[in-house]
Amino acid sequence: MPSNEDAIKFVRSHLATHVLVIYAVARVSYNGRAKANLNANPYLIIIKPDGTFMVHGSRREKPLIWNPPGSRTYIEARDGLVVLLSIRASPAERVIADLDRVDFIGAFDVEHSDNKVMGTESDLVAWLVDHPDYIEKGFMVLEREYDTAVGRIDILGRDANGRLVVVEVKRSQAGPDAVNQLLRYVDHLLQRRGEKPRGVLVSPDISPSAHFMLKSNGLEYLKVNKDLTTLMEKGTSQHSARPMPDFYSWL
Amino acid sequence: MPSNEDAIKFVRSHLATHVLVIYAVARVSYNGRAKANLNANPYLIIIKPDGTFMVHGSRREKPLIWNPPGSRTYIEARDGLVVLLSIRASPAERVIADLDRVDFIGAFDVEHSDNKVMGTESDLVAWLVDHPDYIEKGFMVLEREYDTAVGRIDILGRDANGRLVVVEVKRSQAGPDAVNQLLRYVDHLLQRRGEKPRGVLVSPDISPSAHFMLKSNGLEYLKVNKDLTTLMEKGTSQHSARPMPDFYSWL
DNA sequence: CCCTCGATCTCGTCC
DNA sequence: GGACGAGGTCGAGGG
Repeated sequence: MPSNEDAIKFVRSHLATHVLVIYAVARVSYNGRAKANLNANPYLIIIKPDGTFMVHGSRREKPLIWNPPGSRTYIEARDGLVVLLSIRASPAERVIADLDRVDFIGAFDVEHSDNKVMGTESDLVAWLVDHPDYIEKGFMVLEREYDTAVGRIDILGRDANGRLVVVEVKRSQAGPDAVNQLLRYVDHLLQRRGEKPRGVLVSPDISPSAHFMLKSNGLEYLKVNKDLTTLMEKGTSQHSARPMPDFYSWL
Repeated sequence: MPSNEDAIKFVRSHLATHVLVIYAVARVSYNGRAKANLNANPYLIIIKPDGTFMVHGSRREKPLIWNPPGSRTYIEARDGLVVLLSIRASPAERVIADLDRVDFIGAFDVEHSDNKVMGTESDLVAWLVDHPDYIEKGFMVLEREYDTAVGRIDILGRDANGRLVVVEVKRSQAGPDAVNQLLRYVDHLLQRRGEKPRGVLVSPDISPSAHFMLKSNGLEYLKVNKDLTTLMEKGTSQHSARPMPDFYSWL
């Protein structure tokens, strides 16, 4: 167990460059858009060089308390305790962790490469634009990611009869929100162009209430094969490996 | 640096009880609802006793790759490497981490207490129900969290003139979705009761396009003081402190 | 900055 | 287990 002075020095010297992992009995408070508090208990505190501050419990993927990237972290001794402070400028948010007992501090040099995810909605839209007949025989794409006053239309096109078609795409099960979006776009185009377009929702699945809303508003549904997402691929970015296994810890 | 056998043994013996932190040069792949891959680089892998599996980089709050709670973790030697496997049953998802080089493994006994967040939408609704005059002089609450076929109405009430009022509450800036919701509820009640209700959106702020949609549909907006959220408090739960600072690591 | 919307959303809750 | 909606959503992309 490190002395307070050593701990503070160590954290300060690695804040900007390493991912810090602190295992400590702590009391943590969050004040900002909302409020939350944690009683004195052992938690895992993770601080990233981009300012991310997280207090993790033993369950769930999300931290119990956190501050997002861009926050600033401070550490100091107060009343004989080590106190961690994370401050987010806007919106004003503050996380204070009083460390009653510090059992471990590690600093890890971690890669910051982004990873490319394949099979997103954007991929599905791209695939559909390349395969318009999948939507409908004779379908012609006019616009993609078409910005309007009421939002962005995934695909705007015309059917074989020349009628305007609004296509809303979801990569997973579509819910009421998706139908609302589609309705909004159809209404907007009707107002704007004086021509009532068809509205088509494309997704691998749809919830019962969403399907009901769809039908009762004269909209259409096109089920897309779920495996479709696995057919689509993006080029993956290559990064040069920079292994820097330097780290430090107390026991 | 632990031997493969020691590392595997250690991880297996702590999987069910401790939060495991592994610092390693790894190649990681995710296959499931989407796909993603990470090149050989140093990452921080965190495994929680509830099955949560996370691969963290040096930036952002969210893991680069993960599996949610309920997944099962396996570890084994394969071709002289340590391989971590996380499997989610439904939907079928798999994370595979090939550990080219393991520099640190720590097992931490972490509290699993929940924390209560104060200042949620639910809190705001509760406060408004207790202070109906804040919404409008003479406002009377009929229902709260009122379930309908098209969604749950936050507050249903009547104004001083006896007219039905649908209130949609947002704890932060309201966007187009909130207006859509409100529209849906108003339409539904009009269909269902043959009586056109007023629709009121209550939030500390509203986006321009949402405000435009609101006005052009004859709906109303009530700005709630942002500080209101800080006035509301919930009882915080008390947990007995169970400090179990037992952990283990290799250097 | 703000606005908008997708997300392997996650998370809770209620049926 | 599915459906539904909130979230301190986060994060990206565009203006």
